[in-house]
Amino acid sequence: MSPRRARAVRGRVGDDPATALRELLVDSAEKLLAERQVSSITTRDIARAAGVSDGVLYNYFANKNDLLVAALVRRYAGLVSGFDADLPVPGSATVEENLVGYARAVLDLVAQTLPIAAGLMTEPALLQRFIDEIHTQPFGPQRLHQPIADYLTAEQRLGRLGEVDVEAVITLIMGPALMMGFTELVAGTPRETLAAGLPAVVRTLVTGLRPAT
Amino acid sequence: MSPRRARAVRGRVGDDPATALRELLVDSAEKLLAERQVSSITTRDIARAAGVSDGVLYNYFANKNDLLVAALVRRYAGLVSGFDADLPVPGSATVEENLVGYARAVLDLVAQTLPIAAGLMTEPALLQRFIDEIHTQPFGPQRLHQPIADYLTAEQRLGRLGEVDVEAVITLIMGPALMMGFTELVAGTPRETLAAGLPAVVRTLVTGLRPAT
Amino acid sequence: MSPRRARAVRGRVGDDPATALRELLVDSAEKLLAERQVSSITTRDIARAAGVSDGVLYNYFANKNDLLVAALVRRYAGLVSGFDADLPVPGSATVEENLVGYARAVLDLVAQTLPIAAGLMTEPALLQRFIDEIHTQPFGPQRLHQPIADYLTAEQRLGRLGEVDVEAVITLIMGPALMMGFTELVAGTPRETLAAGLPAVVRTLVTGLRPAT
Amino acid sequence: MSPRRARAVRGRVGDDPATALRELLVDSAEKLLAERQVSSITTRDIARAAGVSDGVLYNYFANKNDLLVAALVRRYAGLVSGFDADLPVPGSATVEENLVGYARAVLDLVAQTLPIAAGLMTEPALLQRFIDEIHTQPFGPQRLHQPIADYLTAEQRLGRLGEVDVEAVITLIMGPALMMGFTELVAGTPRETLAAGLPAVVRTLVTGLRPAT
DNA sequence: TATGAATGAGTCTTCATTCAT
DNA sequence: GATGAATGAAGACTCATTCAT
Repeated sequence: MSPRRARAVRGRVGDDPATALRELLVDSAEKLLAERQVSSITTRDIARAAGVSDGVLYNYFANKNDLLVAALVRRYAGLVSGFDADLPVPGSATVEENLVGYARAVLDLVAQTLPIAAGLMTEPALLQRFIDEIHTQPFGPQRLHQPIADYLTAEQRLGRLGEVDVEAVITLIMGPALMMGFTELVAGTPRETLAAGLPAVVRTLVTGLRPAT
Repeated sequence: MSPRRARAVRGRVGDDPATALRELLVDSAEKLLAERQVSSITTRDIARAAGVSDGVLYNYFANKNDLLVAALVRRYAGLVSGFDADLPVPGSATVEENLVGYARAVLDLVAQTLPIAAGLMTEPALLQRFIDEIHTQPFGPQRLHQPIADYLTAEQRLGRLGEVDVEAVITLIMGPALMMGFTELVAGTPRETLAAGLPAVVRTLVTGLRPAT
Repeated sequence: MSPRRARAVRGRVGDDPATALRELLVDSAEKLLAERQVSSITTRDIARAAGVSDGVLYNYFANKNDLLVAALVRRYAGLVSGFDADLPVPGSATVEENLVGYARAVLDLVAQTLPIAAGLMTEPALLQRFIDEIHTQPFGPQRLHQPIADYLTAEQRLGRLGEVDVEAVITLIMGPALMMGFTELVAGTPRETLAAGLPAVVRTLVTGLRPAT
Repeated sequence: MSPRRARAVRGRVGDDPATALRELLVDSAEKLLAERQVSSITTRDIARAAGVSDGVLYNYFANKNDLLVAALVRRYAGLVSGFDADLPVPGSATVEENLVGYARAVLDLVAQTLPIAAGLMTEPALLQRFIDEIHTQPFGPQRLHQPIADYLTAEQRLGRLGEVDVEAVITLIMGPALMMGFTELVAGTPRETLAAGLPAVVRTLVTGLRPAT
């Protein structure tokens, strides 16, 4: 006879029952992560949200942090996945418009991602674990660079972009977006207000700073 | 006639004794802030670090957060003060070199400032108090924008810079620097490695993205 | 499957284990209430008296006051329950003797009840909670009035009592008893000494104050 | 040269300066006593109210309790002093009206006195000290009995009152008043509502309980 | 294996009392 | 004597972790 399954996963079929509960816990933690600061989430909160008893956690994770890292990674992966949904297509619209589109996508991602990052920076123990995990899976920063790099290279090939340093351009697009995301979180400035500044930023970038000759 | 002084400040001379201990507490808190995350600092830690008893804190501050905000503001102000130490002079060197210099200054500041910001984002109560305090004193974000804005305007007047949108340029300089600071903290990349990328970024910005005609 | 039981209730059988500890806590608090003033009872005292750890309290009550109110109500209810044990029967003995009996019962009750009341008056928060609770359950003041009112009405029907204002008589019986209970607590006069005065009081009440015509 | 006088009493003349400060502290404590529960009054509150430094207290009293007892006694004495201000005069009005007047005076006194008593009962240490003090000075319970006793005796002499047990009548007047004062404090019933019941009580007392023959 | 109550170290805060000045 | 800051012992409450069932 197999051991009893937790109420919360009873009825589910197909999965390895042991795994099912583990996943359930990560799911719950991830959901809570979307709502509040890491530091405010208690083990009891997670258990309650999962409809599971307080102790199970320790059957699947060595401690709270381990569960949190798993949930953090999952959440980060989810957010990143949404990133390349509607990225501009090379050759379409204008380069400027497309770059604004990229910047905006980065801004949206950053706004959702930064609170996690902040929570992580707050708990060095968690942060390291998280980084290691992220680099193991294909979700490192490269994950975000690639689509933009691809786009830029394509536009270069199309002759719509100069022979620029692609990596530098990525920094010049993501940097401002990151800064705006940061401003939203810290100063509370509405995202739309911030995003309204993107076209001018991109135009300046496209034009360059040299005086007209 | 005067009450006795805390052991910790006995021997010090010159200061207003009443202020001495208050300062000592803020100093201690600030020192701890430089070492660890806000959230991990207890009232006892601060008292111990200051070499005073647990209760003193409440003779000078309404509660822990008040002391923390004071220390946070002090630390932030200190860091910001260092910012305009060696800012480039308009007309000197090349514009590109100077912009790299600015970016580097921002990167240095950000690398020290971000941990504080992260800790604050984790504690909304503190964050708000901090923002209010910062805006009261002349240390808001404008404090950082101004020197760069002044520099850019001056260069424009000198004809070494095009008729660009100054605010946009600031974002294009600070954004990448912020991103690098963030990368240092999160990914652990050494600052010099990151800073080595700045010249290419600035050059790209100066040149613009348009294809050569 | 069931979680472990607290050492303190291990071995007990029959009770719902979940309830057992809750009751144990209320019991302990009630016991302490019988010995000391509410205000002097700490959560640790209660835990120690119950032989459990400091934190359990918060598994069963939202806070200290909630537990205290539960204990207070229990204690009060217990004292009141003893009140109508040997109340005089209408028609038996003489009206005077019976009224002395009632007064004595009130005195006994008051002597035990007053310390609680005093403790409550000192803590307005508790008092309100207590009153609300008492009025919810059938233990309000009416609980004490009713038996006396019933007795008086019955005696009136039997013709052994004039057409008096029943409520006024109750006040004239309970008031002196309350005063004596108060005197016992404040001045330390032994209860018997005080009770010895009751017959004269009741006789005076029965007789009235009018000069003989 | 005499030592410096506390700021708060500087300027006062005539009194022994040492005594002046002592009195000032008692005054302040008494004032606070009129506003809040004993248990909520801190030494700092008293010092602040007196406009004096925290430590002085210990120059005149062994500890907080000693000061509190002094203030408690003073307050009690003050309240009692007001008691015989407008007591009915024998022979005037009707006996019933006069007894209602007495009861009402007792009710008023009790309503102000009980909170003190409650606070006292809550702190046995204080209570004993208070009692001892009260009995030393001429403010014991006898202080309240006497005027009523005198009145009753006078009315007896005037033939407006039967040959009743004076002590019993006092109990029958003060008891109900005490009970009403108690009800006001515990149940929050407005004093006027309660006092409205006094005439019926007194009438019943005057009439007696015997059935009409 | 799941349960969920028990544990107890650790947190912030208050306040009577002391004591150098 | 007066000052008022320093002291430090409590107190209520939280929560990660354990463990009997």
